[in-house]
Amino acid sequence: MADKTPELPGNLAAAWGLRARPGKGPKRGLSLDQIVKAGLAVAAADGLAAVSMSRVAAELAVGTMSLYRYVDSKRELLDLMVDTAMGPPPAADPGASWREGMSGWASAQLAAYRDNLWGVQVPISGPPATPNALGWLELALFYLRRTGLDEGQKMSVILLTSNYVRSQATMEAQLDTAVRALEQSPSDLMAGYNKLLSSLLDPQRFPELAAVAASGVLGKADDWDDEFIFGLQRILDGVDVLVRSLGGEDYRQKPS
Amino acid sequence: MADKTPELPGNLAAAWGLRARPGKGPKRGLSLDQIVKAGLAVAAADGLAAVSMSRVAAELAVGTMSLYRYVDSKRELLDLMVDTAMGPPPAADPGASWREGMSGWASAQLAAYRDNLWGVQVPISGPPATPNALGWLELALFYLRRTGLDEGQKMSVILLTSNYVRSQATMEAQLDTAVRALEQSPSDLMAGYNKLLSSLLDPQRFPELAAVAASGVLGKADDWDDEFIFGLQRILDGVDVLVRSLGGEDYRQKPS
DNA sequence: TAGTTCTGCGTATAGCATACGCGATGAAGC
DNA sequence: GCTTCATCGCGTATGCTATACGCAGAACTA
Repeated sequence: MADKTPELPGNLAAAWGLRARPGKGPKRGLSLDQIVKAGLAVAAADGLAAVSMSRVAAELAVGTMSLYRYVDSKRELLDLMVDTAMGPPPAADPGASWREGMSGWASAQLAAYRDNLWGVQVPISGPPATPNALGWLELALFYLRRTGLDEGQKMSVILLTSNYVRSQATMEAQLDTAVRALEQSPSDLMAGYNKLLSSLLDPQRFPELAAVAASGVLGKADDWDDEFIFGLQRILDGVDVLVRSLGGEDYRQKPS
Repeated sequence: MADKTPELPGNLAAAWGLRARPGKGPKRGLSLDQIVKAGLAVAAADGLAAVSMSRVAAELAVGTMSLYRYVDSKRELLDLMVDTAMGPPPAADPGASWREGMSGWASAQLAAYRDNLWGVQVPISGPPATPNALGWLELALFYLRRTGLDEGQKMSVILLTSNYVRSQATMEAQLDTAVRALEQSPSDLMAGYNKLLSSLLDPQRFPELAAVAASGVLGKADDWDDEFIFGLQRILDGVDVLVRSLGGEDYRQKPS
């Protein structure tokens, strides 16, 4: 941690505990940590849409405007909430192959998202810079350390993987939201989608899609884990092709 | 197009031109098409945040509440705008290998996103069901028709690829937004990010990341096309592993 | 012609984020 | 200990947003 910190955006200063502490004035009745936790409780109970400043304040039995003594904006609060929700990464497994490591990494990150599905609805503020986000990044780099990929390639692989995990979580969140809103089961929803497609589709214009719809595959609610693993394996297979072509030092990965 | 259409959600009924037309009453002063186009003009000029019902109405010199005669909600208008913005897919190339086809498909979709970067900020409403979205899906299925993948696998590959394209577009949109907001060039922004990381990072806690930061790779604004192609190649390589393992009929794809 | 449906849109409502500023609190400085 | 200063909590105000409601008029149907 460098001694001289350039002027940080408010969200990062807060996330890293680098906000200047007041020298005088009345004692604070709240802490940033309390506010973030209250926000998390609201999101967990009623979803992201319920997280308003007034709602969070009500959760703490304080006035809405008090919160602005601790966070610059609601945007900042959301950033802090997301970083807290994702938590620190799991411990590194030094004996894992790059593939095992990245596979476990992706699964762990998906698990964190699943515990906080509201989180994927928070627009991303910028490149990873908060403590936990950097922790996850560090872990992924650890697993890629012996692949022979250069720094830029490693970052790109991590970006690809983490975007994949996030998109998976987003789809899960969306189905979850629809399930709650419409009070239908996932399979009922997908069956409805299949039926709707079948009715909309002109087989002359959409022959391939009509065949897919007729196959019934769209009408089933996929097991999310199967879906996730399928896509992840494709990605890891593709990265494997590159790693092998580079003659990376890590030869212990298993073929798909 | 089936004769008996089950009751459709409003956005789909509108998108497919299946809204019941009024039999009597005064002549309409607007059309849905006009409203969508006005929304697109606002988004293109000032970004998604500027697209309010009152702003779209002002663009058309009508009262805000008139719009609700044509769309059920702002959400519906956004769905229509996105489908219109993405437009129909390019023409199918019957002579292309699955890989060439999917590669071109992904690039074309990214190009459409790039023309309408605001679009990635619109939360997805559900599985693809609007006319153009189904058109793109149909094209991707066409390219995968001889891979030996089953219907479910084909859908999963398309999902993986389209989510990848969307995440790429999202990152580009975010950088674009930051560039405009902060009035800095992409390289200045990334240099600032690298500097910020360097100052935040404790090399004991984040050794791998510190090395990446020291390498300078983070401080450069990547060429987005290079970034996109890198990730796409990984995905296509991975899918290729699967296609080869299935002994698909399409053997004309080129190795990476 | 009468009845019905639809149009455009003004008014109202509820909700939201946050600027501003007041009175009180408590630390720093002398 | 007293004074000054910075900060606290939060009431009030502002501006923006989406959309419900209902009126007067237009246009179609029987």
